[in-house]
Amino acid sequence: MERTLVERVRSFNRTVTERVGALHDHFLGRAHALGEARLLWEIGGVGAEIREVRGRLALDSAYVSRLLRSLQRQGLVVVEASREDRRVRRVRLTAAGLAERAELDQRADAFAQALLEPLSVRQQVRLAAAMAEVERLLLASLVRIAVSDPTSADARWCLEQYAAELNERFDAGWDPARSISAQPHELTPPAGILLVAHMREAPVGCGAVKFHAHAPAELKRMWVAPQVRGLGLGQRLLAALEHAAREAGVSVLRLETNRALTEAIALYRRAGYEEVAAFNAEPYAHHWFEKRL
Amino acid sequence: MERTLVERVRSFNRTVTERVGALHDHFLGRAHALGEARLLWEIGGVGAEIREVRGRLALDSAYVSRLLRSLQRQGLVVVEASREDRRVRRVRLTAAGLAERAELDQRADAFAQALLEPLSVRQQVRLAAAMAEVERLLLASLVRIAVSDPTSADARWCLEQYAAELNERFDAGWDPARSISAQPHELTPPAGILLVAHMREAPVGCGAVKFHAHAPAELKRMWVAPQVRGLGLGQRLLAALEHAAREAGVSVLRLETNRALTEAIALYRRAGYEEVAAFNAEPYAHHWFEKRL
DNA sequence: CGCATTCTCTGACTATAGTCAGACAATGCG
DNA sequence: CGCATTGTCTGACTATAGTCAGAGAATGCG
Repeated sequence: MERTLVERVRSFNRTVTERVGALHDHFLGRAHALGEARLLWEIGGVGAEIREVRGRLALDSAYVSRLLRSLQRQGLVVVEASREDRRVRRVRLTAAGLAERAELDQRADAFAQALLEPLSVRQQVRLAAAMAEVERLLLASLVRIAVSDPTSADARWCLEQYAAELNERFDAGWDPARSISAQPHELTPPAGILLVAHMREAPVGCGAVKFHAHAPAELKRMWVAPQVRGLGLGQRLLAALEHAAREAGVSVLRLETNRALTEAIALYRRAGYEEVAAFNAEPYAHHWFEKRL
Repeated sequence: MERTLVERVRSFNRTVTERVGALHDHFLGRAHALGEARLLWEIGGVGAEIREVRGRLALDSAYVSRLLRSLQRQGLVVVEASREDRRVRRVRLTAAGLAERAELDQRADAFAQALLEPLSVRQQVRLAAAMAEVERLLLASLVRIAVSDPTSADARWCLEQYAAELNERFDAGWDPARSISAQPHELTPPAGILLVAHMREAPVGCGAVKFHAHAPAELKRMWVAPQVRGLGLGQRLLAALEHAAREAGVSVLRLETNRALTEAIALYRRAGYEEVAAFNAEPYAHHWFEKRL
């Protein structure tokens, strides 16, 4: 219990300060400069390539190089050329470096603990719950949805994840060849549209619409990455797709889905989709829905 | 609605970052260095004494002096000697300074807005509610309770506030001379004990116990400042007083209270106090409570 | 009146957190 | 092989955010 409350607070601090723009791990400093402490942290227990660490922290190469030299002088890290590519250098923590990192970790724990300590247990629980809610919603507000080319790397990745998930969740697996098609050209304007959601550069969801000249448009390829479920992204994607469809002159949207996809079905119902009789022969479908825009 | 959501987010940011230790108003910067922006902000619309601003921001006198010189060169502030004491200098914003401050204000609003914008209205409302809860509890965790000398300035201030509030809330006012006494010597160990709660140096509540050799100890002078009500401070004070009483060997605590003090009565009941027959002749009391520790 | 104190300011200094240009070595590719 | 590219490093520089010592003016107090 105690443990998870502390974790909550720390996790919350990370998120909030990222959103708020500060690096504030100020309390981690004092032993090392903040820059060194952040680097020490980011290197991690198993070591990492310098370029990778630099990318994650978005720091200048010269600056990182100097920070590493300083950490090296203090005996906290070793830097060595990578096996595969001798231009690339890897950095890892020495025993002293690991100890230092554990110390930072402990100070952050103590900080979180000091924050909780004056509160009653009930208050601590409520604080943790509210922090979780704030964190969740701040993360949700980091997600951006944009029209995407279905052949782009991120779009393909999402569509692959979608396929893999259907294949796992459907009783009989999922073979796209047997299912109604949603080829790249069908999801590219003016034939259709594909939206991809990103969180901090990483693709985390998608959804598409296929337009038809004399029939309702079809909703396709709705997928939300597991790590962002519960953030309301499905609803946002759906709303964005409906908006795009309306812009394209669509008046009725419809879709079919498999009984295994219970969250999706609940999402469609919540969004005002009504179950209708089968309007196609999709072999994997158990439910057909329709909504007038 | 929109307005209060933005305010919520901003208010939350202020609190969180203070707790987390960062000055992060980083997004306020870019036009001026962060230091200058903070100063501009702290001076406020009506001007202030330099020493006051310096105290609030906890900055070095030399540093503030230089920052002010810089703001002065930019035509944003004027510094002039105070009327009453010509050693003291006052600073106030010029028209340009006020405009600059409004600009910062607007940027902070835009920042908060950008954070809310991707969310659905329901999510925005939930975010604001969770932020408020977090803020409330973080504030609560800033409050520290300590044993205090009843003659100290902070203790006297709390006791005066207590008296003023009773005088206002009781139907017939409150005259301490007619009420059971709680003189400084009665609230000083070993005769009794006074706890004062502080939030960021400022006194925000108090509570006392009078010990009696052959009778139950008496709870006295429970008061919580209006601006920190709803933070559970009453419960914490009560718990701390009970703890102190138990340490002093007290086995039964009792108290009397006026029917106007409904929150206090609810607090005592929640904390396990049971209403008993009048055990003294306090003229202002309507209810008598007792708890076995 | 004179001495201590208060408030502000200047000068001199430091650490942190960078940025930018370019050198150098390893690698990839035609 | 030669040339472009990639990854890292060094040198030179900058802005920010301070700190510390001490000077000087105004004030308070005995």
